[in-house]
Amino acid sequence: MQVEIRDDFDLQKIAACGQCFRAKPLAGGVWRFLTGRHVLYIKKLADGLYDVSCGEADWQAVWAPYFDLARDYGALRAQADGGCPFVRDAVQCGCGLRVLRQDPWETLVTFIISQRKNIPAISRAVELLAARFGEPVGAAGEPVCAFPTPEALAAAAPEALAACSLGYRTAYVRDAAEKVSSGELDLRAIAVLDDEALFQALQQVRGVGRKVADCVCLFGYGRTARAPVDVWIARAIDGQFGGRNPFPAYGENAGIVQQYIFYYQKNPTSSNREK
DNA sequence: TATCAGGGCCTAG
DNA sequence: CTAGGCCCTGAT
Repeated sequence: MQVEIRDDFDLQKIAACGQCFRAKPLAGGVWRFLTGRHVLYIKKLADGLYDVSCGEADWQAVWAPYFDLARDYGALRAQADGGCPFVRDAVQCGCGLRVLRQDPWETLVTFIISQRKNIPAISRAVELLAARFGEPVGAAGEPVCAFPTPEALAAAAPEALAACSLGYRTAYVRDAAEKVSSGELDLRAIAVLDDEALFQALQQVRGVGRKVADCVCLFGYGRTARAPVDVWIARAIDGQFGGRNPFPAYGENAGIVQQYIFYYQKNPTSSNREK
């Protein structure tokens, strides 16, 4: 079916801005996205017009929330810079990206895996996990597996997990799988907590520190006041903000602005390529 | 081929 | 608070 999306929406940027690791361009301009057990094939037909592989019910229930379509990014961009030239350039550069609302479990594990890895390495590890422990969910002729359940990963042999390029993170993923599958950590229940309590609850898992917890808050629970500070954002703070973290001042939009700045740090436009 | 850094976290000091 | 180790990959 076809859907109309009038706000900022650039599939390339959405897939490339380091928040999801399984989005993939297929032949003919089609992009594949995955979340939970859901698969979406989406293709741009014209400005603001897209062909999607799902029906209306799934679009409304799963994918519109996933792409954060209820938020007006155009309006946010217009007001976000606060007179700061760097932020102004960043939101212009990243126009079209969206902060995805992903499955909390998948977000937790993928960001545990992300530590000390670059994006291609993260994607590789996550794909190996899905292929080895996930359920097939793809369309005919396009084999792909859902992200494994907590139960599947809890039952996995450590050696089999380690074979998915997890390295020292194997123990962390196992701890997450055990805590979640046993109910010791209830990812659904903690959704009612306030930002700080959620942030703390997530750090019960081994291998989850501030940065990973913030990523899960932002990308898995839609807590847009959280702004994860990774090496790229730290560089921006040092280089552009005199060492002072600018994100608290953005309040509920901090996480969105963080994504623009992150994208800009990694994809500087030619006129701003120094540093 | 060798080296380094990569969307950190844990532990010890 | 800071330094080092960690397991593996991708980039140079």
